[in-house]
Amino acid sequence: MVASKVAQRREARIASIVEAAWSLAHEQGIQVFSLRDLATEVGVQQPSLYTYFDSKNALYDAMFADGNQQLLETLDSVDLPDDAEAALKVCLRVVADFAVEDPERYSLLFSRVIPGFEPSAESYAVAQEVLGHVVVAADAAGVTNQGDIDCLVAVTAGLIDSQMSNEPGGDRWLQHLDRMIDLLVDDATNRSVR
Amino acid sequence: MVASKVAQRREARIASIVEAAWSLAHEQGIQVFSLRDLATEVGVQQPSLYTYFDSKNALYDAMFADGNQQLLETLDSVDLPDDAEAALKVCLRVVADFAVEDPERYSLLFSRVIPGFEPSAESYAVAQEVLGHVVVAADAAGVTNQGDIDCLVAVTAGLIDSQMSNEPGGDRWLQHLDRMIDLLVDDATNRSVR
DNA sequence: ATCATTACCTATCACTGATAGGAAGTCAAG
DNA sequence: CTTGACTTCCTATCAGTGATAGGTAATGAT
Repeated sequence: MVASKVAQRREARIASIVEAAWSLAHEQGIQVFSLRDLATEVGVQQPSLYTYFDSKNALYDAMFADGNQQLLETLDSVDLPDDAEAALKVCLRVVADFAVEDPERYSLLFSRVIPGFEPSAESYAVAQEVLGHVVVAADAAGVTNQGDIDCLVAVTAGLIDSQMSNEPGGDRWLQHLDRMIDLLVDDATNRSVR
Repeated sequence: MVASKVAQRREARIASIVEAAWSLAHEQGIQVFSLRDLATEVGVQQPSLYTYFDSKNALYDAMFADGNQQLLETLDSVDLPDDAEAALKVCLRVVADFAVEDPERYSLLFSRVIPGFEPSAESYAVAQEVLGHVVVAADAAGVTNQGDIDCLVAVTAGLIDSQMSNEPGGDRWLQHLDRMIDLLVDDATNRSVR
């Protein structure tokens, strides 16, 4: 069952709109770019966007899925070292770099800056897939307990968030990422063997 | 130099507006409550609010200072145990409870959810005073290195944020707060004596 | 009692996301 | 090739937002 010509065209159009939306988000901010500006960028009138998205939040949902897909591909493209803990470090470092690289994307994916926006089940599934990568890496490094994984994720997120909020572009907080991972992994493995 | 009658009345009026704003923020969300609704709540027409605040962001600034002042008073009112590490734990637990207690306040104080809002120097100073409390407690517990303090703060923030984002009202993440503090304090002290 | 200041009003602005309803274009079946 | 359904896009318009202009009444210090 091939995608019909119409469906293909529609899909491509949606992708181009999402791309233009990212561009505007970078220029003006993810929360404040207007659908009129987006329509202009795409060469169309504002109400025409509603042919593709039921609401601005539906557009955000597509961007959310797209952003997580980007992260997924980034994670897949990196080749991990054999040592499991080193691999975990690389994995989380990739996430941190991905976040720092694009603050607006970070806002949409990891902060709750859009009032009323909740990712759809489909988009959320992509985000879960990303989390799955981290869980696999943590598991391989001996961090199998759910609570320990939660801490690992939360600590990484905390460092990323502090970094971006207080010193965007610097490394005052993220320089400690590897050490924090060491601490957590050691603690987790120690407690699991006792 | 006593405050003039006019200044007193004005100050009280501002306080009552800020209070009403918090109330609306709780009902509708910190980002989306409208100045018209706020004006109605206060018994006034919307443009009249501009007598007290130059913009909605100026109102947010007053709320930001007010919220940090609340946290400051909460921290001051708690009496800490003699043991320095225990005191640090209590201190950070109080911050966590304060955050969880009021998500909208948390959003304004610790997330960046209001586009274009930057706290004024005066309001930021109150936030710095809060941070000062934590730094003092950390210092007493032997966490004197700036990097270690940064980690302590970031980790606490990470746990709070994960908790509120993923399981508001629960304790899946915050149950690990004390253990994380233990880890960080131990690591910090160990590295400082080597 | 006067008068400047403060507080509040009405009217209106530009802009936002969203909806209604119609016209043109596109594609596939007969 | 023509027909007819579907898709895409348009104009016009809506209610709601933060913000500004300009005028009026209340207030308090002199």
